[in-house]
Amino acid sequence: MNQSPPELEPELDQDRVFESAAELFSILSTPVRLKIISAVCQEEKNVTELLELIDTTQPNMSQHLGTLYRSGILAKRREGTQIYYRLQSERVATLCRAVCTQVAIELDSAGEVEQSERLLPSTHR
Amino acid sequence: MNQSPPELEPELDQDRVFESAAELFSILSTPVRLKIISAVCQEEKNVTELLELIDTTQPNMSQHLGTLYRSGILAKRREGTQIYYRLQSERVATLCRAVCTQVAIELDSAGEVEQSERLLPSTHR
DNA sequence: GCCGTACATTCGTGAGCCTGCATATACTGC
DNA sequence: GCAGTATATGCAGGCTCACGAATGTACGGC
Repeated sequence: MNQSPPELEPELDQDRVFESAAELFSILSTPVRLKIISAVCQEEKNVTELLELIDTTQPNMSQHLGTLYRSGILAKRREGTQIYYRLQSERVATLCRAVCTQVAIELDSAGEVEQSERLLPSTHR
Repeated sequence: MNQSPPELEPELDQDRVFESAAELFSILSTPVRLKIISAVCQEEKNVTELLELIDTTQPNMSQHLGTLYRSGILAKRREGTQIYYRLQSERVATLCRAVCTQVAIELDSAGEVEQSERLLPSTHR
């Protein structure tokens, strides 16, 4: 009967958290994937629509979508021959929005902060 | 006299923002670097102190510190033979704290959220 | 059942990066 | 100046990963 509380080996926990966080950062470390997230953060889109928005090849797009799907960031839904991707949770969009806001501020020292809202608009409804 | 407003070429701007953001994410995509940030987010530390906290070789540590320094995340200060590293701004620590909080929640479904505060404590003063 | 469209998978290549080892530089004290 | 400590840099091996090209699979229409 192992009735030990959930907090054992804090050092190992720490390692696991940093590892998972690094993995998440790694997934977000590609401009194409950030663009995909930006594209679907308002409404779901199928692959063809994404290909019209983002300049890459179809197999490459499919690969990035697979990466984002397997990592749990995107969800997908089939409708006939088309597959629609959407955000699994607002979490990642919020994160990217925050980072892009900061980055935009630093790139564009003049301010123009609302830019990030254009890049990763919130789901307003 | 170029009095054009700062918002020209929105598409190019968008690409630049996503590229810079991806670069930042890439820098944070290594557990060792996250640990370094976690270690210095309260108070500056020299390389020897960091080596006692993080399990890696000295050249490897030096390289990661160089990466973080060149990217503008860390600042350094020489004191005799020792070099002290500290966070250049709270920005990145806030970001990492937010992500690690989420990750900790997901890893440890039982809750135990204050963990992230242990990993990346705020600069309380 | 065949064809066309939509999307996924496989394979090979090349670049970037983490790592370990060896070495070099910078500073202090004597 | 020399020795010793603290930190940085150069190099080669190995690994991961993004990208391109070709191919494979799934669905709908006729």
